[in-house]
Amino acid sequence: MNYEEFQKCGARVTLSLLAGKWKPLILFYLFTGSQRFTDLWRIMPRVSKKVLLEQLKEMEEAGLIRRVEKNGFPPEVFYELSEQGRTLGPLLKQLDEWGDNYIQTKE
Amino acid sequence: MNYEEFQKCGARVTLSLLAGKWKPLILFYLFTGSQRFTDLWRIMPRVSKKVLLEQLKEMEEAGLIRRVEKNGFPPEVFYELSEQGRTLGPLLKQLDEWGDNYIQTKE
DNA sequence: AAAGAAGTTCACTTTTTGGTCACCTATACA
DNA sequence: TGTATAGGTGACCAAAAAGTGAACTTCTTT
Repeated sequence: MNYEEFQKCGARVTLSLLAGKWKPLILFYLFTGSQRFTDLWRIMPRVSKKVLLEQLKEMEEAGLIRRVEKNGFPPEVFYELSEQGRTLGPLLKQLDEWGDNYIQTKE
Repeated sequence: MNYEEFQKCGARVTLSLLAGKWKPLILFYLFTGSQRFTDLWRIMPRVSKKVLLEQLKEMEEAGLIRRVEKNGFPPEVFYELSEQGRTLGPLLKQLDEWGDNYIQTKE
């Protein structure tokens, strides 16, 4: 495998999709169900609306999540996992388990 | 899960260990066997020795790889997977497969 | 002595990412 | 009329990550 091949390799692509500072956390929340923008923001007090929005937009463009407008009043926007995003479930689980195991062997 | 819990969660930890720009590639090479520093560098022409060294050092501190000196002449340094590092195998495989699948559905 | 190899370090710059803060839009309701 | 609410933008700044290029060390060969 050379550099070019590596850039296109699956592992590289997957990691780049998950690489944002808040993306894994957002995904975890979305796995518990569709979330209103403001609620997501309230759960993550250290993230500004702008940054949260950036992460959401990138994941939406990547096809991992969907943006759903409900135009009542006040207008609400929900974010939810796409089918594609939902397939990340087992992967996130394995990442989580490996990490937990790693933490334990380090103690 | 709140912010603090998230920082310690397994998935977060795992992703941070794999987050370096060249780390996954290095790991892939090391899975094919122990590698001399200079050889690793030759395979990755776009990485400066300094950056490669940084990535290796970080992975060594994380316990994923081991640095082995052979002091003949010229002195050689080999890098190889630790037992801990070797357990990343299935995870990398799954990251890779998910990514390949993702790429296909995007085309 | 001089040159060269392998691994490493240092000083410095560029790029990317994340961050704050103020402001905009549309609408409901007091 | 004015204010609140939900979602979103733009200007600007700070920190982190990655990159460059030179130089150092140790020992061997010429």
